[in-house]
Amino acid sequence: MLDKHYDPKKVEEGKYERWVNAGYFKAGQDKSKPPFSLVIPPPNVTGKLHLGHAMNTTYEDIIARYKRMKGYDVLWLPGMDHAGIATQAKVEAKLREQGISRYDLGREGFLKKAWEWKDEYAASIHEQWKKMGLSLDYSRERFTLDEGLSKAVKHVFVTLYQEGLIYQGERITNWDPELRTALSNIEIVHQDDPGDFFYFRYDIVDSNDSIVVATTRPETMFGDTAVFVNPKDPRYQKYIGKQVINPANGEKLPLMADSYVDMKFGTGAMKCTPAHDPNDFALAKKYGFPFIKVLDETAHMNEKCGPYQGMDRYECRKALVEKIKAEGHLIKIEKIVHSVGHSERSGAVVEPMLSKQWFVKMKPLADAVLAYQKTQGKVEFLPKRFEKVLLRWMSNIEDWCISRQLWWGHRIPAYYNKETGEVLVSETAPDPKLYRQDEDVLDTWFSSALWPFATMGWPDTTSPDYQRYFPTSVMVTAYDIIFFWVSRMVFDSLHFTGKAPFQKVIIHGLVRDEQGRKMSKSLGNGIDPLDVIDRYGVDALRYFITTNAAPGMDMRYSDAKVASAQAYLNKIWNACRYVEGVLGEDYTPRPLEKKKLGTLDRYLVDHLERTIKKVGAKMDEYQFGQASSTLYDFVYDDFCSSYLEFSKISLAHGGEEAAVTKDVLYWTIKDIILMIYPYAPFVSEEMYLSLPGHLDSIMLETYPVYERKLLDKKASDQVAILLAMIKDIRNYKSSHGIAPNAKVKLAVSPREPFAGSGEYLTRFAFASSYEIRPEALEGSPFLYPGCEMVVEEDVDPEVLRKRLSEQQDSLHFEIARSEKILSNPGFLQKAPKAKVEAEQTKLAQNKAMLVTLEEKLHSLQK
RNA sequence: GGAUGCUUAGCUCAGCGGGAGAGCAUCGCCCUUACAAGGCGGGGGUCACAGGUUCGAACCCUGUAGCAUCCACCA
Repeated sequence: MLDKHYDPKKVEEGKYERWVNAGYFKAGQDKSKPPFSLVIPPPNVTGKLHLGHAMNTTYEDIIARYKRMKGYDVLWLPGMDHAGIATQAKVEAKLREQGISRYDLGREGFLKKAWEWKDEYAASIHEQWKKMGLSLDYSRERFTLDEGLSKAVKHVFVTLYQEGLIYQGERITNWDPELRTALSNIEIVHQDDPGDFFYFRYDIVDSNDSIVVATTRPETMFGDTAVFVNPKDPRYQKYIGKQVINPANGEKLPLMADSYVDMKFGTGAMKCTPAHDPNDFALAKKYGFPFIKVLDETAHMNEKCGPYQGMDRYECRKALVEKIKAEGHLIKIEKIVHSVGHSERSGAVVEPMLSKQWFVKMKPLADAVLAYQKTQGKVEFLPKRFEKVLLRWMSNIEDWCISRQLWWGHRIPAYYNKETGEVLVSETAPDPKLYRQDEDVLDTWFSSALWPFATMGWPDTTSPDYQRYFPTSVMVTAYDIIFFWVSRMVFDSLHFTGKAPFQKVIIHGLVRDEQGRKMSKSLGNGIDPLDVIDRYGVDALRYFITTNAAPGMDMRYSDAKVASAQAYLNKIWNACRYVEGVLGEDYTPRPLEKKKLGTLDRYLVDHLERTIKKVGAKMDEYQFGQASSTLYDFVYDDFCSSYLEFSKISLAHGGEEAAVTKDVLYWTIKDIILMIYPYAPFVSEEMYLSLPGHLDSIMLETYPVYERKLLDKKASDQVAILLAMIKDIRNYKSSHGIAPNAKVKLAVSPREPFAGSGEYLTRFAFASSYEIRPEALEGSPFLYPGCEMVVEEDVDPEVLRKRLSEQQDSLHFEIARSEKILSNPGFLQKAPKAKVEAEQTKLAQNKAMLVTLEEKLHSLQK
């Protein structure tokens, strides 16, 4: 027997362990079932899981649990990401607190610390997965740095190298001077920062003239090789080909012309620093200038900078500007706000810098994706619009810098001959006496990109899991990770397996705080899922977080809505408790037979079937919000507020009528529990196990099946009239200041909505008397299609007349509306037949009601 | 500069071609034995604005405004 109150803590206790021990989450136990697979987006081992993870994994769990009930052999594969740069930044920060740097520990020692960190956070992530109730197959858990993934990473690297799609090159890359590594474009966060725009005067050699050049980064002037103007610029044409003096170091620079220069920007004259700016780099290549690096890997000035050597870039900037000012070459300093790139992980201002890195040549890989997305089998995005995000990125792609000067990650399988320096790229390490391995590791996303197939045993394509579960069925992820991850999985998978890694990508939004702000550490507005679970239970959190936003839309966290989710679950809980009490110990479920059902049963079953159909359809479309609200309406309106209340009467009748009522109650509550189950597995399991004839777990049940033959529109229409009558009486009492439970005399004419409805009306409207009369009635009337109901009380004729005349107005309005629509030839011709008929029926009913109403008004006026 | 999304009840949001919905808030009445974490009944909306398509538009198209996000550029 269920407890009187739904206590989430009590309900959740012990269930997860039981599920895991019973092996319910394990895939491949019945291979006669069709496979359905998905892999978890591996969380970073950098910290605790937040509400975003809770949302993402709950969607996945709903899908996994739903598909299992629909008869699939579901594999939901868990795992975590080593998150190279993110984790290394965290571990370094922790060491820094102890006054240690990674260089003090050395590579080996540092990696030991990193693995300790990983173990600690992996344990905490496991604990959270358990709390969330995720039905993951732990027997297949993977880690991006494990042996299998490492093998796959090497294989991919070597293959791409051999195919000429990986190369080493000296390029301008984004350099994080704090973590001392190169970054890829998408690891840079641009933000608008205030800054200074310095205008300097450059004297022209052998002339008294000068030109003014503006820059935001004076410290890079030691690396300048030229000044550029636009060839069409009338201000400077006469100086083109001359030389100017660099005010930073007095060196002569050529004054060149190139149409790249924007005449309207700054002074129209631009300094060129080939080693510290990607555009200048391109210009330098074009004109054959040297590349002079002036910064070291920690963004301190190097030996090229004379007296400024050893200074930090900002100290140098300040000192240099002072010097130039003192020498009279500073024209002005303009305050500007400009977009500055910061490292996503360290927050440091990124320095564009020339360095030798490994790159993936993206064009061929991206083109393959673009071509694939034009085929039938393309990866389908839900919602559709997110496909454009992928396509746009793929069409404007630049080569991917994959080497990182870090230690935590997959070490690049490139080896240098100690004597010749020649590069050897190989999956197996050559003799260490002859070769030394490249010091760098790969970008984390290089391994994450292989996740859907490498976790299934690839590159061994004969692996049973790869054969059975790859390609995966769906991928669920937030929109902010489409570039980083989704796109890379797609191109690697297409290239290496010849297949897309998943059929569908289900994109969801982000969870924001109650004010709509992004949750962040600096704002301190993050909400810990464990706190929410503690207060409302995990089922309420799961329900809230997956049903309160349309697909792909952000949502705000709201305590009130989690509480409301809990109240809903409590509602079902109590309905279940009622049914359980009604059924008693010795009830044995019987299948529903339509011919045995009464009108009320037919109405409820009709609505139940329609609900099953719609909820199932929405679940199949991954429209979890719509599925849940369809069920919600049925639970409240049809089941709890109507049928459950009516059942109190039919049960009292006893006999076969009561027995049928029990059957209907049983099947309905069971189907409700089964439909809410993917959202709220813990409380569903508890309720399910309290029902007669249950299996060992709700996890063994099948999803409710829509049965068309149980539909009954006639019964639904009849009961709708009864419901309207009850509501009208309640409203009548409320608006006339009559106590709800005060008795009134009721009569209907010429017949009831359906045989036996009077008893229900009497009870729920608190009637003191109830009669069916064939003749027209005196008193305060309510009109329905095919019948009327009267309250036979002494009512002020004025009040009555007013109410009748309001009703008359509304009928007139309705009739006019119907007539207008039906007199439109276009409507009759083009609208669906059912619509036209429904409108005609409505018009006829309203007209009949109006006739009755006007007779009443007339007799009242006499 | 380019792209995408949003604008619906006091607040937070669903709905996205056939008569405006939910939660919370609000007002009134009820401790009626499943549920007071509740029940019953109400009030509250020219669905941003302007055009267009359609028999019919909150919903489709075009434009405008405001807000948000992403990408690119910024010497």
